[in-house]
Amino acid sequence: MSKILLTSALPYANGSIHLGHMVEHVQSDIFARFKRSMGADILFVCADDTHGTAIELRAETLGITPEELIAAALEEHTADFRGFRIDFDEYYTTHSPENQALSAMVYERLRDGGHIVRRTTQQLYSAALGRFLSDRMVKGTCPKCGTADQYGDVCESCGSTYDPTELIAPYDIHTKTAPELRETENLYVRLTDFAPLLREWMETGVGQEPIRNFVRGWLDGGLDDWCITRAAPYFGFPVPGEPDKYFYVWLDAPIGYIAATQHACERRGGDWRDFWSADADAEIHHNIGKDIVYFHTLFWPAMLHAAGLRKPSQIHVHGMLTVNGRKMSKSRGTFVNARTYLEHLDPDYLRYYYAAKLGGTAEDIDLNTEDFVLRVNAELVNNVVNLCSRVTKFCVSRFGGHPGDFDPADYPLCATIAAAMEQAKAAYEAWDTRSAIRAIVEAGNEANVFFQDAAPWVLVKEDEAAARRVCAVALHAATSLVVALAPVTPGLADRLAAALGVEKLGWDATAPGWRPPALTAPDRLLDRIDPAATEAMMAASVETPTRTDVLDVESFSDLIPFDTFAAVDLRVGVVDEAHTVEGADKLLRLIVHCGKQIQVFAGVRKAYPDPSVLVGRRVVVVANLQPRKMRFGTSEGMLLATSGPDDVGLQLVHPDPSTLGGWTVR
RNA sequence: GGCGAUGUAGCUCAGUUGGUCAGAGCAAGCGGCUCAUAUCCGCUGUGUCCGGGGUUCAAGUCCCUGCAUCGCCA
Repeated sequence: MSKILLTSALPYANGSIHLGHMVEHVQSDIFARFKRSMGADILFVCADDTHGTAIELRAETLGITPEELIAAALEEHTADFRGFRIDFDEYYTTHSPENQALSAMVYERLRDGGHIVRRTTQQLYSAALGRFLSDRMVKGTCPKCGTADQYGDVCESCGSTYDPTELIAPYDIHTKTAPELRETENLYVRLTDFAPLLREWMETGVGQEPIRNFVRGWLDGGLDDWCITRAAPYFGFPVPGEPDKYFYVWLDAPIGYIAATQHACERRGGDWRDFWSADADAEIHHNIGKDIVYFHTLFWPAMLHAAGLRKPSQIHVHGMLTVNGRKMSKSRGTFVNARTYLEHLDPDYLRYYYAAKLGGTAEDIDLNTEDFVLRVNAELVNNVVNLCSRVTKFCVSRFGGHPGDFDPADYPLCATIAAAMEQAKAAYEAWDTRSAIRAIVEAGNEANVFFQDAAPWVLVKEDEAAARRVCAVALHAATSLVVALAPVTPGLADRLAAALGVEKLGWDATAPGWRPPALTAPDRLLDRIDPAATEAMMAASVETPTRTDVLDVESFSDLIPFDTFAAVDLRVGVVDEAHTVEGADKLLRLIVHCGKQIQVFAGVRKAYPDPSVLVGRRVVVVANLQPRKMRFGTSEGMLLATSGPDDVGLQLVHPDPSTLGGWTVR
């Protein structure tokens, strides 16, 4: 049997692992676990992607070195993946000696093969930063439509793309100073050299059909040269023989797949060339998101070919994750970090939900939090887990853990289970976990019907032997279902394995003749999801702006003398009542006690759709304002409230609850 | 703007090469069981298959077009 190498895309070290990343890693892990369960020799590797300007600048802001930043990220990422039970054989880093040596080798072979060209261009240079500016480090006015404050690559307003040097009145986003045009020399890979080769490789069936269409489009449209260097300063690997030049992060990142393989092989014994050399007898599978297809279907195989290495066997492309139907968003609380999830929920839930949705296509999938709870509870817990629970407990309590023997030919359910096992295997093989889950859940349904109809709790009174046989069949079914689910829900599988008295559940346990060595009644195999837990998780994901997020204000109001300020009598008020106002969609009517009870109208309804939440809270009242008659009544004061541009973040100012109504505010 | 994807019951989705294809699960209502994690089983509705054209004896299923949503644009 040939070896298999499986990779997940390398997460960037400049951020935390979130539920979007987990789609891919869960998908890869399911495939790896499935292949291992079938006895395949599979090596599953990944690594942190650690280079580039973004990491360098962020480290600088934090006052640490890039090395310290990526070390912290590596620790955090590996802990998160462990929490989700992603079982990598190797999780490495692109900032490694192996990767540096391999990157140099790939480059030198590209160069010696005559695929590198040298070119001098004009680029924007920030004297203040002492560096050239990448597309995203510069903003200016769009040359096509005149919209201000657009990035250097694309205008968000009119959608046109351009070179950063075309921007009108450009400025660098860090220092807000105007950059200058400066000549710079960079190295480019002439991709057109590889076009026929790429076409041929792709037509061997790489990627799903729609993905191949995509790539054909790129190939037909002609390939531009690819710039592989960046000028110093840059956090990355220096280019051999080229002072002040560094490899662009996208050159050494995929080579990180090889470096991770090498590191794994050195630790476990073996040779990375058994996977990567041109004549290697191995399969290489990359799992990636559709946002990085370009790099993996054009640059990467071209680099490999030029380096005298083999090309990937297969690229699996998955879609993006949306949460509740929309792109993940920090302010909406739908940008959920892996760590936050793990603090509230069992990883098997999300693994199951993703598996139930992924069909091996590049379609986006949606994490609908309501559907998530309903579906996991109904299909996984009520159906499969409860079946395991009822059957094992019945076997233990009535038959001392020893149900009888049976002839599978007597029970149609056995054929159903066997068929479901085969369907699940075929589906896992094709990365169609959705079909695997469907087959398993349908079989679970039939197993429940069988157990219900056979009713061993009644049968046992008249024919104990028959009841034992029924239970043995049901136990065989329950065990088989969990074996088939094991790549998806390893935690559940481990807990059932413990109840059956085995170390690990494998496909051998799906044979009708298999009996558990030591059956005991399991405790909770997997609890139903409490909807409150998902709500708490989402609430914990709403980003609170940090102190460093500040707004630049160009001009303040005119200066006032101290006396003008002192004339304002500010008091702490306690909200006694809060009501919406009929006919005014912006106003709330509040009864506030600030030493005396007054009525105030405040235009903050937008921020408090349910004003009753305000009752009992402290507010700041302008207590000596002349009463003002409004259409809805008299307002006897004003409340202080904060807001950004366009009423973003509108909310009342709330003093600490330890303050008393009537206290002064100065 | 260019390229691409998706659009089937309230929700999540199945529907192979055009011919009982209008389906499943969940949710809702009613009934039953009690071994089981208030779980399980049975019964009961629902749909301009996004709109509009076309090809065909026959179209969710093929072609054209429009709309909506989403992704990518190195």
